[in-house]
Amino acid sequence: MLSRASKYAILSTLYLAEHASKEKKMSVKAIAGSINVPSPFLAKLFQQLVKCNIISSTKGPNGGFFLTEENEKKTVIDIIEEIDGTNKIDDCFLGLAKCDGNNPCPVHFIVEPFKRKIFGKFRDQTIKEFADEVEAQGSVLFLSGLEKKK
Amino acid sequence: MLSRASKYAILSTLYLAEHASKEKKMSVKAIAGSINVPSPFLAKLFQQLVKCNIISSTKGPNGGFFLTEENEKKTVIDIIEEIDGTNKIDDCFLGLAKCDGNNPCPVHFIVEPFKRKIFGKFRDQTIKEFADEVEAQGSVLFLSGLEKKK
DNA sequence: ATATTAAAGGATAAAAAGGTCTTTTAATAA
DNA sequence: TTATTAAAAGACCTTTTTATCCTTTAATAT
Ligand code: FES
Ligand code: FES
Repeated sequence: MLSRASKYAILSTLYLAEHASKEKKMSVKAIAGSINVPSPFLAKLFQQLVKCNIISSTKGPNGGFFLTEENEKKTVIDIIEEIDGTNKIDDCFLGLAKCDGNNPCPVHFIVEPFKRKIFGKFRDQTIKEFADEVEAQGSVLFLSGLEKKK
Repeated sequence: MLSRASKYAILSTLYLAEHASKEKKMSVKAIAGSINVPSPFLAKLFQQLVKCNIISSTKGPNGGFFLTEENEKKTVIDIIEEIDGTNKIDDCFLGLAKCDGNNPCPVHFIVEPFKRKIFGKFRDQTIKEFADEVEAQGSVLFLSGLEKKK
């Protein structure tokens, strides 16, 4: 449904929202380490996210990545569409050309409500709002999935 | 979530359940044409499905693929696990090492109920039951997704 | 028996996804 | 102004997934 690339991008953008700021920028390596993602791969993703204004960066000493107020208004859907080129959340679960109540696949009426819910969340919440919620509910952003948030 | 291969396998097995029988076997080409899938690729998938007793075949004139009563008792999960090697439905939507209520990713509580529902359906309904339901509700099995069932 | 038909088997090929490395550019601290 | 730092850019490499082709085997209709 989502490529690994877009999953990395989502998690690390949320991580930036939580842990970085204009005053405390973070390097790819630091984030890659925290999220447990191959850093050269993440570096490529970050280049793309900077270019399309989802995250920001500066070079040099104390340089790194962070989010501006403008960045914080982007959405998870923006990330997915940028990285995956298209938004595969909308695709039919069984691969039909289009997901459509008039030509439903055998699981359409189970899948469709879920898609509405998650798509709505990804579209209507800004990164900032999403990150705040993540922090409030203590959700995990580490790919290893084993660490505990304190 | 599901590979294209397992989607093809699911759709064509359901198609076999609806349209083929011991008396009226169907060739790969016929099915590939109906479902709109590359036929050499489907042929390979069918070899695998035959080997693990999810579908049946005979060679020669009037040969082809069909389901025995035993085949009809298999489940969609059996297909997925055979073709994809593993069942990725259980995976975390954002890629965490495991999907777990104790270490939930930011969308876990939206995703988890859906996974339970679809996994339950795929595990508890036999192919035969599934296919009957598909027929009753007039669900579509054509990948092109445009044809109308009459 | 023989020709014909359709699946099985096995070897490749093409495309996409995932990941790495090296050089260049820009910011800044000394 | 120079050395250092960290991102940008671009060229590769690897693995996995998807797809094709060709030869062999087995069933059957004649
Ligand atoms: S048609 Fe398959 S999920 Fe909607
Ligand atoms: S932890 Fe991510 S979907 Fe359950």
